[in-house]
Amino acid sequence: MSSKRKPSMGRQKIEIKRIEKQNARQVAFSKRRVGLFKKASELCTLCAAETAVIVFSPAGKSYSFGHPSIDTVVDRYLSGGNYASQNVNGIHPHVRAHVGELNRQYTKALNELEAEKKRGMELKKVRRDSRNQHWWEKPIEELGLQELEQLKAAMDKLKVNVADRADELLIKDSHFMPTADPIGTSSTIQHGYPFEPNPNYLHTSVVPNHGYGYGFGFGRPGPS
Amino acid sequence: MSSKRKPSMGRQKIEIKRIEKQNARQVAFSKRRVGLFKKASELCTLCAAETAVIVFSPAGKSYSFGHPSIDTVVDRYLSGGNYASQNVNGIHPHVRAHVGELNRQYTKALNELEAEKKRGMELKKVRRDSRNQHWWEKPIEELGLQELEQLKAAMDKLKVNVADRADELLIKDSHFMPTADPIGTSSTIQHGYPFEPNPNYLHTSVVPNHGYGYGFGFGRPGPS
DNA sequence: AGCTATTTATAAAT
DNA sequence: TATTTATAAATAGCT
Repeated sequence: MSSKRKPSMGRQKIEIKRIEKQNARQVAFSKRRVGLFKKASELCTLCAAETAVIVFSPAGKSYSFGHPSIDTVVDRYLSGGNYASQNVNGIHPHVRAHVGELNRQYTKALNELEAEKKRGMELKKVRRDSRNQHWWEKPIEELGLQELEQLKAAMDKLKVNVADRADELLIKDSHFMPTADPIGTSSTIQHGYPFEPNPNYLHTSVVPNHGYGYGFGFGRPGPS
Repeated sequence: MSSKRKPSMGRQKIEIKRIEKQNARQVAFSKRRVGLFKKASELCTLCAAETAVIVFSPAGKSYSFGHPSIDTVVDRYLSGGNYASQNVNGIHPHVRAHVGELNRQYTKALNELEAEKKRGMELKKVRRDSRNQHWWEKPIEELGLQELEQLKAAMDKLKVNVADRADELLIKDSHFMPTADPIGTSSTIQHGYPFEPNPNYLHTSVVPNHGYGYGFGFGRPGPS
């Protein structure tokens, strides 16, 4: 044997930031993707949990793992935590659930804002004293055409501001964002059986294509 | 106290099979769920990948992580691995696109509110700004409680518009019945780009419920 | 695809 | 649920 040992540097600590070297990034992606799926499968087996993991490589290929199956878990997620939904009237439950969820979350956000508002009751006095400057607080039926137009313009700008601000936050400040919400009850829960830690727990698929963009979204609800 | 030290056995090797002890299983679930999300987020950050992870505890609670957002990734998955999808699940891509857009705007607004709330009410700033009739033209971070009230009003309308628009779109393609309602609980974790490995990225919820059944399944490949 | 040297993730116990 | 400890696992840098 050669006298040389194995001067491997061994694993080195790395910063969790985008790996710039294209090649290294691809290698890391492959290794970690496998590791992630393995962790997911172990979670399912050890804890009788249902899990779905979907990964799109920067090149656009998709890889996924799911137990009992990706679609089972995704459907459950989209339908609010239960298995109930079924295609109705030609509209896939995914879409219906999605829209329903939008309304639900909007409502929730509104309720939270409501709470925020209450903390500032005292400000109402201020507003009362300057009601002329706040015509937009009056019921819409009382607003004149011109005012309505102003309101519309104001809202348009507001939306832009919100969007811009959101983009800003997403791009800089981003980090995990907790989201909570409703709950549910529901149907059945399935559990996969104990299985071997062998490597056939994952499924891959190849899909060219890609796309980017960042944004946030909220998660799902519980049951029905 | 006692001179006893902590002769911890340290980590022991375990078999990857269902943990029978209810308590130990719950503990393992919590720890591993966090570990799984962390791995997923690292994959996203390090490799510029898009990932979604959905987990249902045996008790029925749902937890999720997604970057750029769960819905973004799930939609991409459901649409065949790309963002320009085709007719999926019987829903015209145009409708899907609109719903997706609604979700995006909606989500942005929600995130903004969340951030705003976290930052705390800035009552003083509100007073100062109350004299400004064009608060909506300013960057959102400068909005105060009063302005948020206006925002709420605007969002109220937006909400209606969103709901109506969504129904309109869906109904156009079939008979759709918006359903929102009950409650559900779940938690979602979103990951924006670089993020800290801090523990406050997750949220939990409580939901009774359970059920069993076994089965295994794999996910589906990215089409085309 | 393999091979370590290390960094991480965690099973146990508190 | 949060810490701490001792180990089992995952994996970065190389070949």
